[in-house]
Amino acid sequence: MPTQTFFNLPEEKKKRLVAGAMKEFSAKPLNEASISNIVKNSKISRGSFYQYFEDKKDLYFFLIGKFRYNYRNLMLKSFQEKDGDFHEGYKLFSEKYIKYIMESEKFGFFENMYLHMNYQINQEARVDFKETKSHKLPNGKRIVDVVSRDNLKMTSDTELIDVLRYILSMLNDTIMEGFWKELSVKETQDLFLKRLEWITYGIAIPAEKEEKE
Amino acid sequence: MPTQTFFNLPEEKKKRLVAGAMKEFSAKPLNEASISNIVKNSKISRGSFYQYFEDKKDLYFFLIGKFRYNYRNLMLKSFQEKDGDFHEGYKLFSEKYIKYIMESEKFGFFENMYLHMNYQINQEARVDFKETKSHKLPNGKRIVDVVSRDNLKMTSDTELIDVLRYILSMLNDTIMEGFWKELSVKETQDLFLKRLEWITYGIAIPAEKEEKE
DNA sequence: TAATATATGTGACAGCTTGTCATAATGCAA
DNA sequence: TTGCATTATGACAAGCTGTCACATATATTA
Repeated sequence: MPTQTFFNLPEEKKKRLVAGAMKEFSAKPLNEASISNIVKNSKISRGSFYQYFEDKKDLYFFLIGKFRYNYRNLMLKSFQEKDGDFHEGYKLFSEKYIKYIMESEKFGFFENMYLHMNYQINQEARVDFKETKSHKLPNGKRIVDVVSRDNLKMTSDTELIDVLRYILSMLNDTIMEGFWKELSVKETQDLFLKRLEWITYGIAIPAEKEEKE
Repeated sequence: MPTQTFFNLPEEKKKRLVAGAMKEFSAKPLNEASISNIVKNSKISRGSFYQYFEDKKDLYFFLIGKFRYNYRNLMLKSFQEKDGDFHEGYKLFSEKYIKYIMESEKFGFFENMYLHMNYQINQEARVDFKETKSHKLPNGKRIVDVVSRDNLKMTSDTELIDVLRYILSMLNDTIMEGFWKELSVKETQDLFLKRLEWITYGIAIPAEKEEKE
């Protein structure tokens, strides 16, 4: 978490710093980016940097929080638009989500983020969000409330949340793969949809009749 | 790839170096590990290090290749033991694979590897393997040849390979999660099996009859 | 207004890192 | 022994991080 001092800063200075940091993190992944470059880019003194942020990661997580897509709202809207249908709703969500990330003017930043994101950083960043943002949607609805269970095997909230969460991580993995293989938006969307079909309908041929041997 | 000079080294020196490196990489992830520590641990001069390896990553990938489980053989054996049954075969494979990694005496090394592995490193390492090892199994059989398609929707080799590959990455993701949440071997196995069921049988309730609207 | 307290800005610095390079030591063939 | 290729070495430049004593600005009070 940046310090209060940082948030108190005049807008102009804050912007300069964010821009200088985005420049560095768009060119290099977290490990290779240097504070030295960021303070040079932003024309602030090294000492000041450490008055705003604990370290490089602190700033990085702040930027991720600032620019990451607010997927919850999009997910909610998508499921509502498809009358709670799991497969159609997730499909709609994923198409927009992938498009947003891969066509963003912050492409370099996201690319480095995805290619160098690992489980630990992912989780550390999440903890960060928990502290700063409420997990409730603006209208108070939870995502599990807008997904119809009529044609799903999952009955309990917990089970459904497990599935939704897992599929979100699958989506992010697919985006990673897209960046790595330099796939187009369309190709990445299709790759995800294929996997979504696997998990929705299964890869096994369902037994048509009860058959005893 | 380590240089020929490294491979020519007397066994004792090679072992010292590998041990010194494992000590460092078990205590710290790749980014935090330092060559300075490794050469101190191994009692070799800094100059020599650079005569054996291009950089830190070069050594790291060598170690991964050296100690990583040879999953292909285990996978083949598992499918064969279950008469090619996809679900049962993968289940057997995953249980042994998870157990091997999480109960290894190289726990620290694997833990750091999984928690800090990202897509880019993963792929870079893979390219490394391609150069050094053949992708064929010892007896010449390919994995797709020992998986029965009788009860799978996949017909072509390509499709089946896609599925098998995806599930392997799901397995590795689950192991990551296991390390992060400090799950037991059993809990990690169960988490994976739950996901394997999702993908095998689908999460949607299959339509019983053909219904036109 | 002046005096004091609080908040913010600064760059030199110690201590660490990496990769290189001139030089020294060793092995081996003639 | 001599000569050549291979291997070993640590000092070094150049870079990085995080800190700290000090300078400056802003707010508060007498």
